[in-house]
Amino acid sequence: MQFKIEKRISAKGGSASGGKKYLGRVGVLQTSHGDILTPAFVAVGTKATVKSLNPEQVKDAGTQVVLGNTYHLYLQPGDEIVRDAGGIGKFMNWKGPTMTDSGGFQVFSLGAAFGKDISKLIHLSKITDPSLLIPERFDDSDAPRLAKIGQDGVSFKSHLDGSIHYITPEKSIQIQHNLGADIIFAFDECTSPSEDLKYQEEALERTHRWAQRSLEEHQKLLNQKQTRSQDLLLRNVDRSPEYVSDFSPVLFGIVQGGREESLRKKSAKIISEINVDGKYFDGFGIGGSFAKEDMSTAVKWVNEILPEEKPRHLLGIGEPEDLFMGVENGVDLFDCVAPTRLGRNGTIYTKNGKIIIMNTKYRNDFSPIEKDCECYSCQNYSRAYIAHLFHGKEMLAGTLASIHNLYFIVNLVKKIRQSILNDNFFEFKEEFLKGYLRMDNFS
RNA sequence: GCGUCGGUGGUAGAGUGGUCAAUUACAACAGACUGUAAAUCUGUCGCCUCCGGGCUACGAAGGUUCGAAUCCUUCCCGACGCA
Repeated sequence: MQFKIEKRISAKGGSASGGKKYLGRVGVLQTSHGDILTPAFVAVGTKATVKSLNPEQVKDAGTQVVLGNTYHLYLQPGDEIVRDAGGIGKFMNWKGPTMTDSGGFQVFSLGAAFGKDISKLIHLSKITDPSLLIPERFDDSDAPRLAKIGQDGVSFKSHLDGSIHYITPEKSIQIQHNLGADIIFAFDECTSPSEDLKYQEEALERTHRWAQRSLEEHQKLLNQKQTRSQDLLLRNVDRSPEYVSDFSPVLFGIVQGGREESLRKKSAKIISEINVDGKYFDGFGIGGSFAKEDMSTAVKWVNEILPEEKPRHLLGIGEPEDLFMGVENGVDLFDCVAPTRLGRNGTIYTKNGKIIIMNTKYRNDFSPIEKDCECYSCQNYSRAYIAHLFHGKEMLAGTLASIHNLYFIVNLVKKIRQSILNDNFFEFKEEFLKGYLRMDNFS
């Protein structure tokens, strides 16, 4: 993998304004399955499918990369099946670059966040009310959890059949090597912003230890692969060109640290310095479950410290205003379930804000979602038709809405990229957000 | 014509003397969703309200009762059976 930075954000009118340094940049990330022009939005395909879309639709939306999930694919169909299929890309018929998340987020979503209204927790995360703090992590008297964290790894109770699985950093990396994506992530612990500082510190140390172990396992597997392939070469054995082991994934470390400046900075430093015999992480993920107002500072703290020549992925983030914030603060890659989840649930992005397509006023609105949108849905269908499909619970509803939403977000990031190349990032941001954040009054 | 069973809020369908403005489901209306246990979830859903409550309601009209969607009488309507 190679990452080339082509241009950085400059202030209006080039470098005239006092040489202020911006973190944002435009780059190209080369993978075994093609180049990714960054900043880029990665489509989430948790179970080796971008929900409700086929790969052609994903591609036509402008998507460059798809992100699968280690935990989900390990449980179903099993990572060995995916490996034997030729890797996640081949398995799901996605020919472009792929990534897999490590399962670290499931430590959070099936653990601390399980059964809780996390959005509420997050929004209340000023941490003034002690009752909002998650009290004892390890007691099971409380609400049932599907994940429990130990020093060595995390035990999960499968949400599919109740079976118990223990995932360690080594295991996560092994699974990800089997899944065969181009970019994989270290196994981390994503904490809730409502955890207290003491817990955040513990979790962070754990994430750092796990990062080291992830990298060690990754290097070990790469070495084994290399030895094996040299061996095959010596013995003159034909290798299937499609066999997954022809591709070597690159590993991104994950920075955590919650909302604490000191922890975030510490994490960025430690993660960027972790190495195994001089081999470092190839890039970085910025993880966490953020309160909206904490996000930009956290990203900035981290990206000021991470080595700038390596790519950074802001995990799980993807509302339009967040994308501008991320790019401005030096993020190269984003992924988010929002376009597809919102789409399936009937919320659709427009330049003038999100609309809920089932609302009465759209039932006889025969205009497209957006008049000047080039996506398949807008080129061929009306709001009234899509509203009708949702009311009728037709499968195509979620598909058409997801196509538009994915196109909208992927192309927004492309436009942001172009604005940096055109030296008008800040103008574009202001113009876009002026329309988008005015959440009413559209036709 | 006789008999039997039934008529409940937008729909289906519970309830069969008080705890019923009436279970539930669907529809409708509004909202939420940020590394996907999500084609999911939440709220509202007779009218009015100073959110304490007030008013009108279970085919219609009478009646019994302290009290009726629930019991009685008559009428109207529907299904089925017998003529």
